[in-house]
Amino acid sequence: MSARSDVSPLTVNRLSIYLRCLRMLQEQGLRQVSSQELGRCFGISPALFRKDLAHLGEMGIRGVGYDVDSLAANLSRHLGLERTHRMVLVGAGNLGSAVARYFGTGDGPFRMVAVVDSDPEKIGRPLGDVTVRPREELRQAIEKTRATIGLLTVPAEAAQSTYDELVEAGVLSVLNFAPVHLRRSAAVHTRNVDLRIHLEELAFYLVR
Amino acid sequence: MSARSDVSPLTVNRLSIYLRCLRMLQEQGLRQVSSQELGRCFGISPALFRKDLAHLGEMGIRGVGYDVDSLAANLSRHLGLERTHRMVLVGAGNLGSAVARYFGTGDGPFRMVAVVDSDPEKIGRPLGDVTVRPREELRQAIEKTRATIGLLTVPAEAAQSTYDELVEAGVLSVLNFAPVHLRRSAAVHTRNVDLRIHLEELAFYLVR
DNA sequence: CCATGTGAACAAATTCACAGCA
DNA sequence: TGCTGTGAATTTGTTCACATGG
Repeated sequence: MSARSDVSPLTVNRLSIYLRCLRMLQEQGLRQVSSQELGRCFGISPALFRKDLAHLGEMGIRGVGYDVDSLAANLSRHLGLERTHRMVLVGAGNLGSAVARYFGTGDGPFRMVAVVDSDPEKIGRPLGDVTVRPREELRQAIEKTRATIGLLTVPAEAAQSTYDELVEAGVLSVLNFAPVHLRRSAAVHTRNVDLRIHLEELAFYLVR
Repeated sequence: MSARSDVSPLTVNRLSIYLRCLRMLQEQGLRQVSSQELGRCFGISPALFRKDLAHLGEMGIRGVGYDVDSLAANLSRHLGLERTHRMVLVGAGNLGSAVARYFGTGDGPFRMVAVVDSDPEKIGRPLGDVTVRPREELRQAIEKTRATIGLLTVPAEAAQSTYDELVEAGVLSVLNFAPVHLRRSAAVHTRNVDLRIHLEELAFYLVR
């Protein structure tokens, strides 16, 4: 077991996938599972699965495998899904609205606590659990709700300045949906979700 | 210059990013650029940039740098963005609708040619450039439009069977938005866009 | 000269293979 | 015995450093 910051992003990404797989197995009523079986089912190498888990301490029983329930609980705890994460969304356009509605009812570990938009038309509209507020109130909304995650669904041109403002206002991570390469703050974990890049990757393999 | 299939996915992903950066530079009226400058601007190592480009052949001028326009054109060609890619979308819910509208007017290289949904309520509604058709017509829609890319925006439960059907019907790549780990066909390039996994990654680093 | 293109050095990630424990 | 946990080997990806050529 080592410090969080030296667990590689690739590993963290897989931990999240493992948890999802385990939940499927839980639903099927399975109680024990070996790295072998998990690997077979989900196309993951058994050794890699064990290595990844090693970052979180010893989780299995030698000669037997893993207890599905307790492993899922452990992963969930290590991924920080026990606590509630408050999110603020900037930009209630097509994509922004879809994302906000995706978190519709606030029961999961990720809760949308504020949505802001610069379009006066949109202000006051209900979206998921909240009401769209004016863009100018972003900072104050973050301070008031103590949101830790920012979701960036603004047009490309506005992405960098909005990102900077989110960072300034004290958000700890940002999920950026705008199709731009952000100049990122070192202190803030940032992930990009970029439709066009994914499509262009696919297109690459379609040539010829 | 080597075969497409042995260009690593990481490289392809970056090629797509490079193209975006080059387009920004084009808009700024820049005609020449060195790997050094590009690296400085976009946080990419100059050597890596050159290595990545090497997969596509010699693109630069020694002692000078790269011609922004011709490099952009070359990248665009190699990424397969000269041709039009026909996409079919399955599942016109919140996210599906947002994605369909994102490709609203069909002028880019990616064109939405069909949308199907199983909800009778939604059938017949206009969405972007097309009209929502019944889910049963998926196969025939793919055959008729000769769509090569499938976008999967159905609920998790339906994802695997829909994926299989897309593959069966002859789609060559799939972009999966459903929060499941698909059992993938070897012949079909598949990418996942998974909001929850991204959020869980961010959450991991928020623990403590 | 100067920046590309590239083989050689290095680093990271994954797989192998086996010791150690239930 | 059987599967985990892990060091060692391998593969993959990145950076270095320099020869090459405009």
